[in-house]
Amino acid sequence: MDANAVGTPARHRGRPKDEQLVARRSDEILDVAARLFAARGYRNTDVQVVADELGVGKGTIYRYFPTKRELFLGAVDRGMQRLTAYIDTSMTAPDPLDQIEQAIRAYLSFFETNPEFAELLIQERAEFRDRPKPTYFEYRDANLRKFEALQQGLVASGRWRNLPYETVERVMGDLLYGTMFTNYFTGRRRSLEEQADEILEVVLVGLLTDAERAQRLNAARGRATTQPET
Amino acid sequence: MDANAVGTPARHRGRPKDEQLVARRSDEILDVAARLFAARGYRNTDVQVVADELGVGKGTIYRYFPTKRELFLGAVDRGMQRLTAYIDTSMTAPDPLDQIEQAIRAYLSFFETNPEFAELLIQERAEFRDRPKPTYFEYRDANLRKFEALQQGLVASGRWRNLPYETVERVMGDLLYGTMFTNYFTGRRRSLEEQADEILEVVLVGLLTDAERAQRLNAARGRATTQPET
Amino acid sequence: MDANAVGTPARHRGRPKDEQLVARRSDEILDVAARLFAARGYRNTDVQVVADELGVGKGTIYRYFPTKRELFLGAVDRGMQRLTAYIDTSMTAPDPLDQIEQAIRAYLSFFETNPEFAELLIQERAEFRDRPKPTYFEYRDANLRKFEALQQGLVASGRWRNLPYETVERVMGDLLYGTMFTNYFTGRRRSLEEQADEILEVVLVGLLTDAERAQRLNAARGRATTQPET
Amino acid sequence: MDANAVGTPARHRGRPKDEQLVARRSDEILDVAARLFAARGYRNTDVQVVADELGVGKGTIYRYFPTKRELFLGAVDRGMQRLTAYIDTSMTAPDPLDQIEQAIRAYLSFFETNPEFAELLIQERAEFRDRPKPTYFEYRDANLRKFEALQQGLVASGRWRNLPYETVERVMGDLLYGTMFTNYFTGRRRSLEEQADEILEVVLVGLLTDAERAQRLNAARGRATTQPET
DNA sequence: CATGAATGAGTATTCATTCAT
DNA sequence: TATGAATGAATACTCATTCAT
Repeated sequence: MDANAVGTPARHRGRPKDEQLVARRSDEILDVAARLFAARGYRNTDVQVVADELGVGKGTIYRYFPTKRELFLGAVDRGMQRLTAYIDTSMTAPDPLDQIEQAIRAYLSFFETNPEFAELLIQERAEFRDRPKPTYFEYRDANLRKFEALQQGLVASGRWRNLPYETVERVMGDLLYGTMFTNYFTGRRRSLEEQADEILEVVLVGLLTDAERAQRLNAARGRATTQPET
Repeated sequence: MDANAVGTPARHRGRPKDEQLVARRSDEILDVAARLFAARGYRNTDVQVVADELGVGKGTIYRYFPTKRELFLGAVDRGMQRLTAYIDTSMTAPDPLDQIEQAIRAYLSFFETNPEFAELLIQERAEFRDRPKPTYFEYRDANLRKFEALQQGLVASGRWRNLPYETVERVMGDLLYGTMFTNYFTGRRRSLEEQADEILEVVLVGLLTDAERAQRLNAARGRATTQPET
Repeated sequence: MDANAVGTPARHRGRPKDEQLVARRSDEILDVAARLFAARGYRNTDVQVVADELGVGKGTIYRYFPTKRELFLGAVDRGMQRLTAYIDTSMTAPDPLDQIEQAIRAYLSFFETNPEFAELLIQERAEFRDRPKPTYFEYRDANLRKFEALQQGLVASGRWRNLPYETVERVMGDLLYGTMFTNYFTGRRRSLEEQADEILEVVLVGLLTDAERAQRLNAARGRATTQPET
Repeated sequence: MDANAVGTPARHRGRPKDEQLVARRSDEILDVAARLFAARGYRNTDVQVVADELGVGKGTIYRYFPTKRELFLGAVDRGMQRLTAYIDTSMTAPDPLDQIEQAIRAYLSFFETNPEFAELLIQERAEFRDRPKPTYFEYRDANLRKFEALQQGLVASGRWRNLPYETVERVMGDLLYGTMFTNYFTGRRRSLEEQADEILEVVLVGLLTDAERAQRLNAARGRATTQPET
């Protein structure tokens, strides 16, 4: 009786495919690629130098990523996944306000630790102008939505102004995005802590004094209703 | 009568260089170049197409700008000058707070009217990574400093919290910068007015309720001095 | 009044386009390209070597032919035009039978003088398999049709068998085509005259003896009509 | 009983090489390779796709054929062997003239059934220009020589003109070769029978009428001898 | 002054072949 | 023995810049 006939899973002749290897190798390649693309720019980075840096042949890179474009976008995507994961794991505090603060600090911290990732985001936008949405914004929406529950809780407990969640997310998202880019572009080297403090100071408390604030809030109420609230 | 005749010392015989003409021509070229660079990206825009669009020979472009790089940077610089001028002329209100508001609205309005200029800023960063400071930030510092006097006045009249001027400028600058890019990248099409309202709402008044705010300000005072202020 | 306003043909500023130059240059390039493509094969001929041979830059070639493919097909087309013209000018005899003979000799003579052109035809077929019809056959149909009038005359004067014109053209065309390729592929170096003689001998007179021929023709008549012709 | 057992001296212990298997496998590979090379061209056919089509690894192909070139030439050679065998087995008639006719029909029939083989012949010529003689012509000479005996018999029995055997073979060979290529290149779809009929009609009987033929033959005799034959 | 012809450095990708498993 | 992972030589085309006219 043929040994293969019964119950034997079709044993491959020859060298078996190693799925593990593929994943491990891909990650190695993306790490190096991200670093080089950030350091030299997309256009100025030949796939050859990525291969050289890894000590492999150019063809090997192309076995894992069909085009230079895919290689680059893979690197950006990997970065966004890391950023997302990093923020998620940092939000450990029991208090929702503290959690928001932790998220902001984590965001800035990630880019402080991985400044080259900002470069990658820029390069993506500049080179792949055809994409409907840059990778960053693919993730951003999902990430921001996580803050709705926190806001809800804060509003319910009377600690947070009752503004539309989306408005707050939009303004905060834009502020962080702008801060991150500005940090990177200008080589701004302020302490992470200070920077987060500044942002929280302005955004949470506002820029106006008590008096001016009261006046402004009253004016807003006046615009919103005929009869002022009691 | 020749426009150049008055007040211009006659320097040499022969056909005088028509400085006016050169400037006018340069501006025409920059306008077209800015549009094309924004629409197609720096790398994908041949000098030839700029020439074609203008209906002149390629060599003519090179008579006005020695390299493609200079042409591009000239276009970016021109855009920043326009932005600056636009903001400056828009700040007409007598009240300093209103002036700040006008500046914010003007900034957003400029990019709403010239969305391609955002693209130019991105392209510059991606392609000319060697420059110590992107053009935008060359102008930004000068522009932001104009707000110090306004803040000073507001603080003096007790309408503005006494925060370091630079802190406020930094946060506001980053927020606007992030907002502008996000608008452009995501094709966000919110009404300009709404968007400015949102930003002002958050930044001027803050996100916290009166109670939370009071507590937070007290805590800050506590950290700052042994004896709480009266 | 502006000098350009009336009656003055818009004089171009700058270097004028030279139409003549373009045609002359194209022909020069095609000549060299044809020779090199034939000598080394399409795939093994870099556009660079064509440029080198001409003593110009590679970019210059690309100014005249947008792709290597167009360059090659241009060379093939040029060869077919020459072949056609050569045959046409060689058919000078008053007698139609002699004209046919002249055409056959001219065809063979052309490929004897330009053996590399056979190679070009092969290369075209091998590389551009997508083309609906190779260049050779584009011209062949037109060329063969010229022989119909000659046949007609010969038939009318009782010197030519009354066969369908197309049949004769087809067989003759295939025979010459096969002869030309075989000559080239095998390096056959028979005298042109002998070869033409052989072909004419076989095709005009046939291979059978009088007796066998008579029998065969009778048999054919028998198949064609119930009543044999008188 | 083992097929190898009789008459084969036992050369060595251990598992004997199964020559049969190797031959069978080689043929399978050549069949697939021939099909793919014809369909896509030599350059456009990766060894990988041959392996894929066979459901084996790329390395396996290389165990049977040391290079892609050998693989291709093997496929061409196999085709020529088949063509030769096909023609040989088709020549069954007792009459030599009929045998010649059968051979012609068989030749055309083979290429009608295996049109892709014409492509293979072209590809060989285009890619392997260094070979002294294409495979086709290696076989052609041997094949044509078989017709000498037939011609001899026909001449002896007064049915065939007394022309040099080689001349006839050459012309007929070229005609068939040209017909085959033209059929393939132009996608000519005439009935096989008709086409053979046309060829035989022209070549056996000739194109001239009795009168013209007589005159031409007389002239030829005049050129050949001082005294005309009686 | 204006032009456009000429140039050639620069680059992503393919695929035959090898050989460790 | 069969496999497929790894390799790197090979190659068409673009476009910024120059400069003769």
